[in-house]
Amino acid sequence: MTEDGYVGEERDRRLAKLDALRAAGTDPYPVRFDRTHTAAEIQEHWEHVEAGGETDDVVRVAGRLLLIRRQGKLTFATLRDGTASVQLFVSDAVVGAEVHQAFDELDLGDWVGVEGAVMRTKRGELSVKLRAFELLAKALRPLPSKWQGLTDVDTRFRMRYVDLIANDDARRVFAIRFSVIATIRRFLAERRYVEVETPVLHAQAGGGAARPFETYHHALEMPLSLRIALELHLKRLLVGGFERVFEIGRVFRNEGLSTRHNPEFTMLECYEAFADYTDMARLVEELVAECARAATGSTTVAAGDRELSLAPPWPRRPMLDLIQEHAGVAVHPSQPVGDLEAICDRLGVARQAGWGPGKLVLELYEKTVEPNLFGPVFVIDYPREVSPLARIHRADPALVERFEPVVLGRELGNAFSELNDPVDQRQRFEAQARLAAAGDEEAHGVDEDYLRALEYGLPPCGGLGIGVDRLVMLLAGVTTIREVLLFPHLRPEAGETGDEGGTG
RNA sequence: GCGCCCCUAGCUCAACUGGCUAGAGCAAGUGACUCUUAAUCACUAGGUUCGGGGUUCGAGUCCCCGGGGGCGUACCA
Repeated sequence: MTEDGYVGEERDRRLAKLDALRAAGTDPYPVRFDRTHTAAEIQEHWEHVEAGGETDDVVRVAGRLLLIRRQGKLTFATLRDGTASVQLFVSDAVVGAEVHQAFDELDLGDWVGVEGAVMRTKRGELSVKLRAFELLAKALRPLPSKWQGLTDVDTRFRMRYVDLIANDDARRVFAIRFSVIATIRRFLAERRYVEVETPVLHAQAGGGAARPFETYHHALEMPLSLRIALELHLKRLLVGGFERVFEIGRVFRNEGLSTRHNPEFTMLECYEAFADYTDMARLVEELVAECARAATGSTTVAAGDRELSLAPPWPRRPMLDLIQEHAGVAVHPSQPVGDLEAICDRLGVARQAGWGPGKLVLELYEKTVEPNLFGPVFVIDYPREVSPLARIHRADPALVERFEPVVLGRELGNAFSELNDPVDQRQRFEAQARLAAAGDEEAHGVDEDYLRALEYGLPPCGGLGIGVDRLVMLLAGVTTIREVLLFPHLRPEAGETGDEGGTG
C-alpha cells in the first residue's frame, strides 16, 4: 500500500517549512504559552465594542488557525480554541511587512498564540489586532474542506481528532456526553451516593446475561473474563456497610456490533440500601430529566418528527398488562409452557425449544410491545425465570420486582428490588448454571463468593443500571452508538499491523 | 453471523448504455488586493478510481476473490 495517510505534496511542503523555521532560529514546537483570555472570554467581555471600535485592552489568546483571508496588506484569520473562535486582524500598518509576511507563512491547522488589542472591524467582527504572534505547533497535514467538513463515516470515527476539528456536530454531541456524566456524578453525590471502582478483571463474569471476553493472566496461570456488569461487586459493598454506592464504568460484551452495540460501553450502576424498585424508578426519572436539563437545557428532546417529554413522573405499566393491551392476549408465567408456546406461534413470535414460560412471556413483550412504546415509561414486574438477581414480587411469586425504563422503543436501563435471600439466590444461580451447561453462552454459573457475601447479610436494597451511551444518544438525538463514543471499535485499517510504509 | 448497498485528488463530489487525455469546488502554489466572514479575481500543479485477478479492441463502469465501511436483521445496554 502507499504510505499510511499519504497526503501528497502538501505534507512535504509543510515539512520543508519546519526546516526553514528551524534554520531561522524558530522552534516550531515551543514549550508553552501564557494566555490571558480564552476566545469565549474575549467574545463576552468585549461584546459592547461597536463596529469600527478600538480598545487598548491587550489580550493573549491561543488556538488553532482555521481560516485565513488574505487581503493585500491586511490579513483576517479565524482562530479557535476550546471555547469559541475569535478573528485575528493583521495589518502591515501595525506589525510591519516582515511580521505580516511571517504570519502569512502559517498554514491552516497550525496552533498559534497571539498578542494584541481587542477591536471590532468596520464590518462588525470582534477581533484581536495582532501585535505579535508565536507558532505553537506546526500542523503537517491539511484540514478537511472548510465548507463540507469531513463526512466519510469511517474516516470520522477512525480519525476522531479530525472529526472534532472539522465538525461542529461532533463537538456538540460530546459536550452532551460530558455533561451527562458530570450530571450523574453530581446528582448522585447530592443524594449521598459514594462513587467506587470495582475490578474489571473477573475470575467469573456475572451480573448480567451476556457472553464475556476471555483473557489470561500469565503469572497466575489462570483464565480471566472482562466484566459484563458491575452489579455483584457493588452489592458486596452493601454487605460491607456502604448504604449508597455507584460506579460509572466500562463493561465488555462479546457480541455482535450494530448501531446500538459496541463491544465496550459505559454503564452506570447504583445501589441503595433500604430502598426498593419503586424508589429506583423515582431516581431514574429524576436523574434522566436532570441530565436532559443540564445537557440540552430542556426536558424535551426531538425524536424524529415528534417531541418527547422526559419530565417526571413517567407511567408505571406492568409487563403483563402491556402484553394484553398490545397483543390482545392474557398471559402469565405461571401458565403451562405449551399454552404460551401456542400463543407465540399464533402471534408469529419466534421461539426456541426449551424456553421456559418466563422466557416466552418476555419474548412476547419484546416482540409485540417494546418497539411500540414511545415512552418514557417504566415497564414493571418481569418473569422470575429471566431475572436471576431480582427479588420475588411481593404480590406474585411468578414475577420479580423489576423494571426497565423504555424510551423510543428501547430500554435505557434495568432495575430491581435486589434479591438478598442467599438460599433463593443459590437456587437461581444453579438454574443459570444448568442453562450454561446446556450451551447458553450468556448464562453463568454459581458465584460462591457472592453467595458467601449474601450469607453475611445484604440489606434490602434497590439497584439500577443505565446504559450511559444510550442515554447520551437519546439526549443528543443521534441514532448510532458510534456517534457518542469518542473512539468506537473499528476493524484495524488495512496494513495497520502489516508491512506499512513500504514506499515511504 | 446473514442480506442489501458504498469506496474516484488532502476534503466534498462528477464522469451517459463499457468509449477521447477521469472533471469540478474547497485545500495547495504563483500573482493582484488595507475591513474580510466559505473573501474575491487570474494562472498553475495535484489521481495506484480500496487491493488483486479476469472478460473485452477498450474497464472508474461488467465478473470473481480479498479489505474497509454503512444500513437492515439477530442478541443486548
